Parts: sequence; structure tokens; C-alpha cells
Amino acid sequence: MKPQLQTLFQHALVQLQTEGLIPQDTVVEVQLEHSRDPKFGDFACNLAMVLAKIAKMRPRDLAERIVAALPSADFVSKVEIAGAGFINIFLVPNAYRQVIATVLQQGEHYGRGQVGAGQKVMVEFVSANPTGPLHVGHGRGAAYGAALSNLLSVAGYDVYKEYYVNDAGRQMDILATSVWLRYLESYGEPFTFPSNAYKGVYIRDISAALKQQYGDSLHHPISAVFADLPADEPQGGDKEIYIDAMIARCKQLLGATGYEQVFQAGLVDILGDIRQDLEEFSVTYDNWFSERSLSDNHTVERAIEKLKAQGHTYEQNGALWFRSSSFGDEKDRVLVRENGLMTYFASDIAYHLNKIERGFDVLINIWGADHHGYIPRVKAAMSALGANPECLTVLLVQFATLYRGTERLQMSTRSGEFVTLRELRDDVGNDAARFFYVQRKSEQHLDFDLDLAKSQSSDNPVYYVQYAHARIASVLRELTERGFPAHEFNAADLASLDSPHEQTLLTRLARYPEVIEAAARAYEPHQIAYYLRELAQDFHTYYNAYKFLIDDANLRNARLSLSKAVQQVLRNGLNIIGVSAPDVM
RNA sequence: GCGCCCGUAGCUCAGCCCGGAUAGAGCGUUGGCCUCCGGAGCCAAAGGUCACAGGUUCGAAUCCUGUCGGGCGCGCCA
Repeated sequence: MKPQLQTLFQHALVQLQTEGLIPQDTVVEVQLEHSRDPKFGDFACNLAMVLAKIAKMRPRDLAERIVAALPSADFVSKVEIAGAGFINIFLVPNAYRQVIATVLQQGEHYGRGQVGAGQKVMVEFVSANPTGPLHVGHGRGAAYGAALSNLLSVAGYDVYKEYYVNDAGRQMDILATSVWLRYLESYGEPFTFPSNAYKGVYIRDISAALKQQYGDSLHHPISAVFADLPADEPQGGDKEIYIDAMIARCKQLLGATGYEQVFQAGLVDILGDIRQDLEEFSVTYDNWFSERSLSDNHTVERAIEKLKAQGHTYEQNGALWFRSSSFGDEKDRVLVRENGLMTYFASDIAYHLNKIERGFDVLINIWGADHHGYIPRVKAAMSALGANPECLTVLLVQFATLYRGTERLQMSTRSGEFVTLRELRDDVGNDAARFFYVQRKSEQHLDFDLDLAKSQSSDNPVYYVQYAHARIASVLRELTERGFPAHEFNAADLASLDSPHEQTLLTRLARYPEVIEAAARAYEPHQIAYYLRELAQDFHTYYNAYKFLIDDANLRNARLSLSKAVQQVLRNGLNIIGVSAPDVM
């Protein structure tokens, strides 16, 4: 509807230009917006006010000329000039009624758009280190990433979802070492657990399974394990130096094979847990990409060689540096450390090289807000590798700050003190969690009060929206129960839908495709959540104002057609944000 | 110190990109509504110097500058 109206105004504009009222070279976009108040019609156009200065006319006078030049259209009933110079468009009642037929006919496809134009887009999200269970912060990234992927898919993008598994690096070594030390504890010799090791209870579970599988083959006496180690932090030493020494000891005593057994035990267990957690949360991926594979198949070396060949690197203090400052970063970054080990950044460059080579048009990375300082260097790497950094969009998700009442909870994977995503899901349910997470703009800080979420879970907006869906299902059930003939859609019946409530609903339904498009362009699934709430509210109001199961067959069928269309759009929208649309609650 | 995010009703937040008509929701508060298709609902009321100060504009919550508050980040960590 909006595009057709825009065309009308374009014609009027050309007409006025021909008449010489407006300079030929004037370029303006015709802006139409939905009127807030029905008394201002269905759409409002501010063209006259925008052009008043150029035309050297008073806005209202210009508005009259525009209206006079406006071609007639069968879907427009009235055009009014109001206020400072708004041109208000009133549509014929039938213009909106046809949306019912469109919705019922297109079903789950209603709202699908072409903004994406089939572009291949990769959405990489969560990608939490497999060193422990996902916590509520990861949950937000998961819910946002999944909803955004659905949204982009509906908007016409070819979406590919990926999880980058950090299965290499020091954090994983600390994990393996932590598992091994818990394993050694089971032999009864007392020792002090390193302050910097992972202390979560899940580590004990993994070590128990490790013992189950490998028996005593990984056992070494405590005296050998702790011989000649530097002091840990509580003893006046440095916890980082201490844990690194402990990792080295672990590798030395276990040998390559034994260490790999411990390492894999931790990785497989935790990654499996993460996958299951996400699956239960209806968050699925097309691919789980291993960081290790990048070094195994020499992508990291290749990326570095490529940068070297282009002269984008140099050596200093025994380390290899990337000249990222030449590409807009604030300083240069190390790729290979003095000790010969690759930095995480080197892997990340390789990963992005790999993404580029896989031929995506758009790369979207969803990161925690604490990584924002990392964006310039990755973009710098993209440029240095010859790719367009513009095709990479990093979306930052602010932290979810957890509260229990007024008490602010600290989250730390290392200390083992955190609220897991699984605990949250168990408390409030998947649907409420998904909805809660995406109803806030991602860059907005999210205060998540667990007590509130638990105690008032029935007041969560998600139930309000789902209830509207279930209510419609219930009415349709009741139709059969009471012996009414089955609902029939009949376009002619729709003329009886003339109440303000029905107008409101029809307008809302017609806007859905526009909401999808706007939300997709902005990468903002929360717009869908807000829309659904409004649609549900419109329906609840309607439901309370009229009865549907009435003897007048035409009116009954018309109201049920409208209700079914509402139900369909609710289902489509809920599907995007990953919330179920139940028939019974 | 520099960079990013944020500041809108008692609380939690939309609206800001792309400036327009009385600034909107939810929760909470107050008062109504089931002999009637599901009351997880509906109707109504109270509640706001859009952090502050300038600027641009016919018009600013929205754009620009500055100030003040809050969060996060500035490693040869990941």
C-alpha cells in the first residue's frame, strides 16, 4: 500500500516540476508515515513542509498544489491538508480488508520480503570458549543471534549460522590441567588446587568420567606433580606464571598421548553440553567451526604468509607484528609471540580469511560488548587481506547484569560462581527466556532480575502474546463444539468488518511486512517483539468487545477470518523470535 | 587520558539511524468489567523540565557541540 502511495506523490512531484513550481533538479524522497491518530487518516505525508522553502511557498499553499496534482486512485477515499502542512491520506475501507485474504493465502510466508535479495550472509554467534557451561550472558547472544538469523532469512537473505569453537589456546590448556588435577585428587593425596584453575563442579564430573575411561594410566604421584613449581598467588607468587608452569608439568608427565586424552575429555564433554543446551533453547547451527582446524590445515600460516608477502608485517623484540595501524587500528598487533606461539588474533585473522574464501556477501559477528576494542584490528586484517571490511558487521550485545532482588550477582567462569543458561531456562522456561532476551535492543544493557523473572513469570509479555494465539485456537475449537458450520473464508463477508477495532487490527496486519523489513535492515529483532505485543493487544481488545460465535453466518465468518489472519501473523512473528505458538496454555 | 554503549513516567524499557501534529508500552498504584467464545484478559485514571546547557531549523526526545552521571574496553590474555 505504501509503495503505491509513494508512486502517486512522485507523479505529483514531477507534475509540479513540469509546471515550474519546483526546480527540476530537486531530489527528495517522499516520506509517508502511518498516522498515529485515525482522525489524521491512514498515512501522512510531509512533502509540502519539506519543499516549502525550495518552492518559496507557505507549506499549506504548496500542500494544496500537491494535492491538486495527485493522480486519483481507487484505494484512496479522501485527502486532507492539516496542521502545519501535513497531507493526510484516507484509504477506502476495502483497501485494508484485502490483507485478510493475503495473510490466509500466504500463510507462513506472509511477511517474507526481498530486502536480502538472496545475499549469502553468515551469522556467527555465541562462540563461547568450551571451558564451562553457558551462562546467562551467552544466553542473550544465543537468543539474539538465532532471532536475527530467522529475521534475515524471512527478509530474503540466505543465512548460514556458525559457532566458532575456541578449541585451542591457553584457556583450553588450563581446562585440561584443571581436569587432570581433579582426577589426581581422587587418589587421596592432599594438595592445594591452583588459584587460577577452573573450579566449577562440572570439572569433577569430567575427571570422574576420565578415570572411568582410562583408569590409573594418567596417575602420577603428587610429589612429582608439584616438584619445583613457582609459588602460587596466595603464597606470594604470580597465579599466571604458576598455572603456566602447572600446564607444562601436566604435558611433561602425561606425554602427548595422555595429555590429548585429558584435553579431549574436557573438550568433548563441555562442547557436548553446550550443544545440548543450545538445542534445547532452539538455537541451532549450520556449522561448528574448530579453531584447531585452522592450524591443522595451515590456514593460520597461510594468512600470516599472505600478510607478510604484502609487506604488512615486521619483526620487533623477537615477535612478529601486523601493521594494523596502517588500516585504521590505533596500534600494531602481535601475531607471533616472542615464545613462538601464535596469538588468538592470528587465529582470528585466519578464521576471517577462511570466511572470506567461503564466499559470503555479508559477515555478521555477534560479540559481547567487552570485545568492542577488538573490532578495528579485525577490520584492519580484512583490509590487509584484500577484502572489503564493509562486508563485516560486528554487532555488540551488552551484558546482561543479573540481579537477585537488589543483590547484583557476579559472573565468573573461572571461580565457578555464575548462573547458567540452563538454570535460567529451568526457572523461567525457554519461551519466556527467548522473549525476554530479545525484547530489549541488543546494545541496551539488560537488567535481569531472577527473582522477578521467576515470581512474575506469568506476567511476562510472552504469555500475553501466546495467550492471544491460544484464544483464537480456542474460539475455533468452540465453533465446532457448539455445532456451528465450519468457518469459510468469503471475501464478500469482509465488508461487515467496519468497526474501529477491526480497522485497527487490519492496519496492524498490513504493516507486518514493513516491520519485518525495517527490523531486518536494522538488525533489530526486538521490533518484532514490540509489534507482536501490539498486535496481541489489539486482538485482546477486539475479543473483549465482540462475540465471534454468533448466528449471523456472514459476520461470524468475517470475524473468524480476521481472527485466523491475526493468529497466522502471531505465529509467524513468534517463530522469528523463537517462541512457541501454543493452541492451549 | 582515549575509544565504544547508555541517560525518556516510581521501576524496566520503546521511539532517535531518516527532525513533524497531544512523547508511548509493560510492571507497580487507584477505580471499574465474567448468568456471555479462556479474567494469563478488558476499560479507565494518576504519573514525564525526554540528564543539563548551548546551537541548527518554520519545527528537536530525534541532528551538532559542550558538560555531568552510569557501564565497558584500551596485553607478546582469550
